[in-house]
Amino acid sequence: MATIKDVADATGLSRSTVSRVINRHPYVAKEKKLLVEEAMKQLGYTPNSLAQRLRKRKTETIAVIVPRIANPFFSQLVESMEMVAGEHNFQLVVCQTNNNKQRELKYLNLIKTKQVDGIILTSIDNDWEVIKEYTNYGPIIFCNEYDENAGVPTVKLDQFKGGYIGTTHLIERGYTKVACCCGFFNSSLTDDRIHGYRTALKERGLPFRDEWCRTNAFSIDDGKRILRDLMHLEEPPDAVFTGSDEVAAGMIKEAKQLGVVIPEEFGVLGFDDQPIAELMEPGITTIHQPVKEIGKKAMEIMLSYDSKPLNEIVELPLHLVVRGST
Amino acid sequence: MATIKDVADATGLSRSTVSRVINRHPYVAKEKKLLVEEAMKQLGYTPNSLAQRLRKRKTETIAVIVPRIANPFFSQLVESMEMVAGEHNFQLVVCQTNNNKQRELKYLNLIKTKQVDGIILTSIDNDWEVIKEYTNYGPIIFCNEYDENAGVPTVKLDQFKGGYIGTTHLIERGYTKVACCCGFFNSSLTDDRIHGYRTALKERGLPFRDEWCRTNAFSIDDGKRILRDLMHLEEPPDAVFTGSDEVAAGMIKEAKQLGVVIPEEFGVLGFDDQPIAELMEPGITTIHQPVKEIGKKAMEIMLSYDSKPLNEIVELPLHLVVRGST
DNA sequence: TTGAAAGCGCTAACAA
DNA sequence: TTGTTAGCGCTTTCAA
Repeated sequence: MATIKDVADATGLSRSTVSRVINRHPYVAKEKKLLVEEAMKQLGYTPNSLAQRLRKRKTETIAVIVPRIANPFFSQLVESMEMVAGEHNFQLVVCQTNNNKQRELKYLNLIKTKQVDGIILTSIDNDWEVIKEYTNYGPIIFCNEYDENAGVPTVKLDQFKGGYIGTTHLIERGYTKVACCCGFFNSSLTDDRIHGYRTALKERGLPFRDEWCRTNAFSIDDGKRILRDLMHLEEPPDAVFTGSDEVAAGMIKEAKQLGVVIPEEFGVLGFDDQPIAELMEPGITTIHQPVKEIGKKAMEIMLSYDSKPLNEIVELPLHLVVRGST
Repeated sequence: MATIKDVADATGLSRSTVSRVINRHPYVAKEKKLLVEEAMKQLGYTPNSLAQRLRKRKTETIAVIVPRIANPFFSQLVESMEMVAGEHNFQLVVCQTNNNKQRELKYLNLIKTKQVDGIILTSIDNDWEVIKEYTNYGPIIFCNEYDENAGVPTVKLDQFKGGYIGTTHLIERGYTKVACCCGFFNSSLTDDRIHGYRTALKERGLPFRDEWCRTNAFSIDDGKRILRDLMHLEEPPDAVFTGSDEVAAGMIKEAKQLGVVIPEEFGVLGFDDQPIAELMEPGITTIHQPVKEIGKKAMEIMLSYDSKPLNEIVELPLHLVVRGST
């Protein structure tokens, strides 16, 4: 492989001058610039970015940490992040934790070992006290999941509102025994959704029951399983507010299996407004999240972090989309 | 940040010895090893991997090129690749081409500039003659999409068989006017599927019609649009073999919209066996592809490439899954 | 506008 | 078993 020295030798100039041409430095005589460019082409020279990175102390690489990339919500998030990163010639490293603390730590280490310039966390497994240490090595940003006390740049949605308007909608539809089935136990996002759910119940004078409030549901299969559980309770609910369209879809599928008619006998509300929400029969009433936008925004904040490291909290809007499942 | 020199100074040893400890070199006195480890902990030292990479000429990073990560097929592929890479402490950089040749080239350049050790291509946009040049810089592997003439390691499925068994199934169900609606025009994968489709038609003495054979369909919306097109033909088909479950789902949705009854009046066959195939009403009869396995296998070949750079072609099995749409 | 020289942090051949 | 030394390929003062 040709190196900068080869180009220097070929042109009779110094490595400095060649470097200046590579980096579009202003003070290079036009003729020498052309000479260098010619030689680079001739030799098939490409700068070794490993060397550039070591010297500049910049990797032009961002890591995004997700539970699982195959989860449609996260793959959409990553899609929009990659598009922004790509435009700026940054690379995006995908890290899957499977919600494992150890794996999250392993990936947080990427910033300590200078393998990436920054990390975007879309889920949080370790306590903030643990994660905090890594902020000494470079920017860490939250996108989707969050921690109020962290004081790092955050792009999120008003999850309280999501829980509130979803539950309120179910109640207005006439359901009186509303269950909820959210994601991670022990996450601010889930806490806020459940808080919104409980607030809506309270406002309308409906009961909250522990056995109707489930967490750690993510997949279609989780939805199926939990619906069956709920139906077998002594007092089954007549509607459910879920934390994702996948869970809602699994519930609808299983309800049909059990002969429960949706929405007449049981109402199901999703979250995210994934393509599947429109395809299901009946369509899933859901809370639309601007997934693409939050991913885009988070990456933009990351890429402009050096010039303005504000610890801003961006909150994007979400809204209800009514379909047939309620 | 502490460097190896700091550790050397703190212990009174040389950088070499510290380096040996870092790299688990056999010949280091146990006591000195402990001494070094103690000092590393004390100083909060972590090796700078940029420097290690430059020196070792290894990035421990693999790039995977996909059209769009939000496409469920590709997100599953990437999920399994990342899992294997992660186990080996390799990073996975995700690159989205959107089927743009320029973007593909930009990402192929990662290997030229030594930013990654290898590239896995899951789709192909440029001609092999163009891509070939990049094999001089490191391993390039095909996974999913392929090019027979390339002579690079390839993990694929028997797409001819997929087209053949899918179409045969439709014919056996009694459909006689079978259309097809595949992915990229100008890809070996698509060519082979269509070839299988045509072979099945021919064997059963059914006609092939140009206007029944569509390509460049990927999304739910493509499915909807094309179904409408097909239905408005002078002689509409009575079934369709599609290249993905998303397209099939879009078609089923649109058919309902148009009042076309599935499977009685129109049969739809998907490809991939995504979760959505089971959720749709009716369920989508589809060709199951072992997505996880091909991703896993491709990454395994990549990671073992140095020790055994065989240009093997691995072909994994696919099979029909019958549901309600045919 | 250019070049010499130092050095980013690390590894590895060689010598001891 | 350890240390010395020479780089990996590049950028960036500093001086000219």
